[in-house]
Amino acid sequence: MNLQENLNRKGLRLTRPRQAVLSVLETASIPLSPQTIHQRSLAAHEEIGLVSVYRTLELLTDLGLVRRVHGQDECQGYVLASPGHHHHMVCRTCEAAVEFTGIEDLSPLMERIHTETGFTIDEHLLQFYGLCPNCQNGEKTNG
Amino acid sequence: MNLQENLNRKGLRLTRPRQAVLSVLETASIPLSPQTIHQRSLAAHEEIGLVSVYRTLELLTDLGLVRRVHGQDECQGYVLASPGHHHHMVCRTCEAAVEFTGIEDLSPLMERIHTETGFTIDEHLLQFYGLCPNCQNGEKTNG
DNA sequence: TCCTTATTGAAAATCATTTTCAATAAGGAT
DNA sequence: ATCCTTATTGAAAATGATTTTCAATAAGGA
Repeated sequence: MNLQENLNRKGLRLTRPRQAVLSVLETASIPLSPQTIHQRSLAAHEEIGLVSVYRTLELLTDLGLVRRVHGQDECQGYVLASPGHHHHMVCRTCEAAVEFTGIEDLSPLMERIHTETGFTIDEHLLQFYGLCPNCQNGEKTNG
Repeated sequence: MNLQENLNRKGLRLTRPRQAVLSVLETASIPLSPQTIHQRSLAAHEEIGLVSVYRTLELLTDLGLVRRVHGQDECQGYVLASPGHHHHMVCRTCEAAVEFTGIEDLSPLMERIHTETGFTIDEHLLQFYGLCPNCQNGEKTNG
């Protein structure tokens, strides 16, 4: 089932502004703010209001097509979400973000926390920060 | 070395507003927003401007005494940071947050990510969401 | 092609955060 | 205990992000 059908079944419509936001996200390798998405849409000659970017991001997030990620300090970046993959590795220097798959390795930790705290666990937020292969080389000559 | 000395050595001062913010955070079991901290300070008859709450949180964060945490959706909660403990387990229902210790269990996952992506990893953000023991019982009668 | 209504964009409203700046108070020195 | 320097404060203004409002538009089923 493609996106068009997916939306239509819910009484929603696939519009140019929505396609524009998706299109921008598809070509991005780092989490983008609503402002940045807006600017890139305009740069691509896709007329769209900033308001619609916000609304579209909310919609796409609800549909699970887009995921919100947090910087170490600020918030509010959006990336395309590959279904089932919920975690990001973010480069401190160039902000490149890659999703990585599989959380099976977290199970022992979750077990332990459950035992120690009595909390049940059904969601988590996990992001790693470091240097991507490019920036590992370039760092010294970064200026 | 206590906080007073710690600040004075840096030419900083331990003021009532700063004590007020710390005091509020010390009695909190969930991450608090600047607004909430402000309200609770006033409620405790500690006059303080919202502006000073923001400034104090920034200072305390820089000093490593306070840690910023992110909700699943919104951002911007602050909790007292026990040195070396960087992770939180947050209750979906009552928002109770407990820190948990030790990340040694994450090593295999970090190894794998490093191998798969080539990124070096030197920081991470990890939070779990679920139900605290209390809310596991009360959930059905929550209304 | 028509019709219903989901969606849009501009402007206004709202809300969080930062900056400015004169007044205050912390704490070392006397 | 008092003085003096200057870090800190709070109110107001400035800034910036996000949400709401609402009339106009356009998607897509009939």
